[in-house]
Amino acid sequence: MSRPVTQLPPISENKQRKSAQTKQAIVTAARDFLWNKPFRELTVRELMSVTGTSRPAFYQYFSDLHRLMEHLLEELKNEILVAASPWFSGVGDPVESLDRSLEGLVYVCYQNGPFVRAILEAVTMDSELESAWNKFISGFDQAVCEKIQQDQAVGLIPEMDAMQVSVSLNRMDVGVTVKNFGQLPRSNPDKVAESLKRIWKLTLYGRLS
Amino acid sequence: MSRPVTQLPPISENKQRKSAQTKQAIVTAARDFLWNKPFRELTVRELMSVTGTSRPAFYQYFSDLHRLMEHLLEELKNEILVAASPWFSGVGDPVESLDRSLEGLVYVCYQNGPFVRAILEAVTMDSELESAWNKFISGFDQAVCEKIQQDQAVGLIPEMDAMQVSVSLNRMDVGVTVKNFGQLPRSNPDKVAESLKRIWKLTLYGRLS
DNA sequence: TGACAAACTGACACCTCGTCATTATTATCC
DNA sequence: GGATAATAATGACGAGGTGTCAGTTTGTCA
Repeated sequence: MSRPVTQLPPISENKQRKSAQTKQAIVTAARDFLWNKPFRELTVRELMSVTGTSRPAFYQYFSDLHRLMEHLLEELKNEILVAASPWFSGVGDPVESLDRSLEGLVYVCYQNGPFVRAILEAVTMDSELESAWNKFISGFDQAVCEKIQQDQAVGLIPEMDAMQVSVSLNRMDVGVTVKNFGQLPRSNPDKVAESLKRIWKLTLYGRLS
Repeated sequence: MSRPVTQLPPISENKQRKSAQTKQAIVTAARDFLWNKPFRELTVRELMSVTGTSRPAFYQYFSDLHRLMEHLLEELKNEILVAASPWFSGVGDPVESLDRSLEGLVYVCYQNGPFVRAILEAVTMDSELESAWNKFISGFDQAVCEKIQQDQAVGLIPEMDAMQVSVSLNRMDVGVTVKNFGQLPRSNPDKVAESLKRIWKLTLYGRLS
């Protein structure tokens, strides 16, 4: 939509360079800021004062601060989907692959802890960002629910309300991430992973290995 | 501190009546509003337009909207502490009393679902309210942790990182409440309670009854 | 009823936001 | 290299929310 095919604008990589450069500077400045400060303290002025360009310039790249956070959410999403894949792939022992998924998930959440916190803070302040987050998390709910049902079908997981349990465990992961990795200093990720793995495995498979 | 004993102000009940009345009207208007709208849409103007008194009058009772939310948090706190007491009392079978605590907790959260959501939304927007919430929830973390350790000491709960597990389960409860009861229409509380009970019991005691 | 304190109000200054019309800077083509 | 579009950046503005204050109204007690 933004680029009609019939009349391709002659945009070479060079032409986009300055633009992309500024946009990147904004994103970087935001990450720097949010690494140790809450989203509520982030203003467009503060953000742009770091980048060197004027405040209105911000609006050329994001229509507001929440759209910037939506961008961070998008980046996070990709990392998370990859990390969580083992269990969903259905290859190998489910308990083992669940272990690997949770370890990967905890690792990504550890690396992005303050950003996850900031995104969730921002989510409560904007309707559209809230929708984006809900879509993401409920996709996860759905995926976990289906995996549970699959394993129930072959008798690996006992009868239980798959969706309710899925929602519960996912909300736990989110809350634990914010609590343990949301602000510096972050907790030891191994200890966090150990507890999460224990709860997921005992709840679903009734065993730890 | 706020009322020095040496010089009691001559405040009769009548003299306070109008004041308390207006304050109550504000709280009620806020509850009405938040029952089906997000905190971000609440403004002092909107709030006071319902009560009939002027906007500045609000500031005689609360220094800002977040202090009003702190008031709601305080009221919620009391309800929750009562509901959760059975398990902590240590009377009777732990698994049974845990069941009762969780049922009570879910009931209170169901009744106050939209308020819990609104409080958590507000928490991300104000430093002081955030502290109040953190104090509340970490008090809960501490209490659950100690109860786990007690039952570990008598061999009812296996070895595990009590604090990590406590934090995880509590964050799950919060997230589940917001998801299921945070906005209308709310989920069936019995189904929610069932899943939470399952996860808590399997994680801690390894059995469902 | 008079007088005092509490409750309330209109008006103000402040801040941040998002949007203009306008200017400056690029990148491309001849 | 210089002309010329297109893109990027800017200063200035109105809108809307906040919290405060001096001053007015209301209610209570002596």
